[in-house]
Amino acid sequence: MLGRLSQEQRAPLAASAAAPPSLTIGEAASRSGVSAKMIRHYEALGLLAGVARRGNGYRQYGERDIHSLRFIKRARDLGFSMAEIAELLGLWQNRRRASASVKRIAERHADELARRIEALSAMQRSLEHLIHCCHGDARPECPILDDLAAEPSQRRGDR
Amino acid sequence: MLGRLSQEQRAPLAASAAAPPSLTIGEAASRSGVSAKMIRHYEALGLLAGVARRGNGYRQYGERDIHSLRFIKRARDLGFSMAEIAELLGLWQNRRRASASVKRIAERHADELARRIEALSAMQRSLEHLIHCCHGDARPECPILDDLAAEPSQRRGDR
DNA sequence: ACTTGACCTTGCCACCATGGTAAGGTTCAT
DNA sequence: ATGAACCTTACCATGGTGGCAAGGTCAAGT
Repeated sequence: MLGRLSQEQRAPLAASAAAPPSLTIGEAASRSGVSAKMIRHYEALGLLAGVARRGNGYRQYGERDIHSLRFIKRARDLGFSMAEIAELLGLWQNRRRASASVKRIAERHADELARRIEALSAMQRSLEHLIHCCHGDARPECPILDDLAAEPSQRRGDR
Repeated sequence: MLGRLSQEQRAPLAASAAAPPSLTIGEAASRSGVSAKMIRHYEALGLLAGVARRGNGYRQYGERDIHSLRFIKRARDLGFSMAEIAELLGLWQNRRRASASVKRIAERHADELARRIEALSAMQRSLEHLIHCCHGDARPECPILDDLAAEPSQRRGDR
């Protein structure tokens, strides 16, 4: 069901040696795990330095681009924002970086994660309490609605 | 610095009795904790039944609207989506509701919260591990960047 | 009567990362 | 030649919120 799987023929010279095999965006997508859509988006954001084009306008990617894309994907999976990823990519490509710079970004992000987790956990605690108090039967009385409708001052500790 | 604070004069009849004092959107905003912007937005979403207007086109709000707005705000603070809040408002206003319906919505949302917390926690665990491994000094060697750049298969357990 | 300033109105744009869709060009296999 | 699978660009949608612009309204002070 998969048509036109291998496009190696398009880079006829020295495909077996170290020369980059020149992948299309679809191949880059499947090898990096980043959708073609997002690859174009990252390019528009300036995260991928000048992508070469074939004569027909198709983008062509080499191994180093695939590595960058995987880098981006991993960073996204860890929840880094695009702005942070841009910073990280810069440091990655800078051989004279200080690991302290990287660590600082990571710690900032870890703090942010902790903040978000705590915010969600606070919601969860309140909600679990309300759920626990609700009979959940056919009767209309419902502590959950009562809480939502209550004056803020009358509300339970909110823990 | 606050001008025109009290607009009670605009509802001259029976302001002291039980008649709704007819608040402007700004007053409704400050009493409910919902911004004027968002009040209009919720109206556009259909969450607030027909808001009356004065002759000049200004929206006017009564106590029951303030209660609805506070209900919405509390639900938002608990992380419910607008669609869920629409459901909850419907149940709140339905005297023949079954508390089970409310509880079901709350449980669904609690599950969603748990999912989001777990996703963030997984990121946090991986990130904390990497941070722990990074010296964070002036040298360029950095396990964080190494992880981001690594083949997915070579990556640590990801726990 | 005029000005000022605080408020109201509508409407549009931006965020952020991603997906969808449309309309069209290219390549390859049948 | 036809069709399938791919590529291109460009626009719209998401969700909840904020910001800004351009204009109307109202009360108070000059």
